[in-house]
Amino acid sequence: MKTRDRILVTSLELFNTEGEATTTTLDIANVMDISPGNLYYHFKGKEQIITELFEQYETALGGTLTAPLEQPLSESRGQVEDNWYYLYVVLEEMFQYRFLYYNLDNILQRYEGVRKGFQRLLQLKRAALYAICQTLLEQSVISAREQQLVGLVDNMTLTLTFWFNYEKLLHDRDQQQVTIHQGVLQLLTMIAPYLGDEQLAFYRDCESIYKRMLDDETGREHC
Amino acid sequence: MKTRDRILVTSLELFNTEGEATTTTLDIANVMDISPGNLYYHFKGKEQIITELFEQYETALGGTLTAPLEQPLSESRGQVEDNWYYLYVVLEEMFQYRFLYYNLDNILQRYEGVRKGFQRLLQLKRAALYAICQTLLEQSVISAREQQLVGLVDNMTLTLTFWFNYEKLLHDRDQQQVTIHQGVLQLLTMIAPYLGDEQLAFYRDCESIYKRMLDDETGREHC
DNA sequence: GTCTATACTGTGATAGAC
DNA sequence: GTCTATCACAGTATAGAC
Repeated sequence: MKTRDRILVTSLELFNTEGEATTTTLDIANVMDISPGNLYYHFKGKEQIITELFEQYETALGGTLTAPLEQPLSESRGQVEDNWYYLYVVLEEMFQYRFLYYNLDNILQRYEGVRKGFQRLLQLKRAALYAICQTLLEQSVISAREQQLVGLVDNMTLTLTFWFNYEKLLHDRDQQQVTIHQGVLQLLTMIAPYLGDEQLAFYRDCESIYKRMLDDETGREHC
Repeated sequence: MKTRDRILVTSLELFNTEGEATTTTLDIANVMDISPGNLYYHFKGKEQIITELFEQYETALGGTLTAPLEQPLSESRGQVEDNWYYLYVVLEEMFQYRFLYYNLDNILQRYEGVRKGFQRLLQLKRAALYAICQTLLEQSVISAREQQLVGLVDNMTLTLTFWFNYEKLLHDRDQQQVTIHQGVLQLLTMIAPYLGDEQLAFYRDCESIYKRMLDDETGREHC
């Protein structure tokens, strides 16, 4: 692995675990056992590292978020499960770059380009969540007015965006699987009350999948 | 006004508008036209300023949040409006110290005491929102299971906590009234789908109050 | 209480040898 | 490409005069 790439990987790791603000270029170099000068040979500075990390993030998440807009998820059975997987993937990609969310205001303040990109991603999130909600609501009998739907999507977008912050604040933990599955559960159950008759079945589906997912995880760890 | 108090006021102002991370003790002293040495005579440093500002905040918001736990809001007519006012006050107090929310992770990482206090406040928020939801739901016919209620309150707590972050990210704006009223609307409409028959009336109430509030604001400005 | 002057620290960044 | 050495600077903090 080239030093340049190792710098990116190490920076990402440190930013996520120690916080972007408290991680200095010296810390990164020390952890990698290279000299600060070497780091500065590959990158102009912290700014460039963050910018490149964000570009990686934008490419990855951007792709995932545009997928459901073109091809809606299957409308037959197992739809809840499909959506579960999808949201899991989205949150997983976000989790890999969670330092952005932990220090959002500061980063967006310093890097104009990142701010624009982040706002684009936010709109994509909205669009993806809108598509999901609409597909789910179309099948049900409920009359969710357009205005209500927009409110719901807004709400889900906010939850999706600040879920990691909330979890960290509430539980001090940094466990990927549990945090993400809980996020998915939280997001999907937000839709439930709009589903009318199918509401209870939907809740049941969500909770059984949630249980199974967490069992799978712990089961896997035991191997 | 004593210099010591002026330091607190000026710091708060700068933290809120320029960001806590980018505001230095030197900035504060410069804006106030006093010397850095003078500032350090009154406060050991930035840490102490932030700690004291947080104490102010905790006292103020803590009081507001415990109020509805002891005395539930009137159960007769105008309940939506009462809740509106209440949430407005809560958000207003939060807004005054919004720098905490913009830089949350960083601040809680640096100041252990603030973290504990902030988590206490979060639990108070949950409790207050829980009380509000319960009073509202009690009167309606809907059968919101306890589990659903907890999910809803969780959701509202998250929205309440990160509303300013969301608004800033989405609109780049920093306007108190509009931001707060929209936050209240967002919070209250989250309850609506659980209200069964009264759902539509509730929506209508919310929106009419929202419109009136904003009209009042702009009207007042014209004077 | 308030000032000026100064010292200390950590971080960002570069030059030049290997 | 990588290193050592060093600089520049901002932010924090203190000493001592007024």
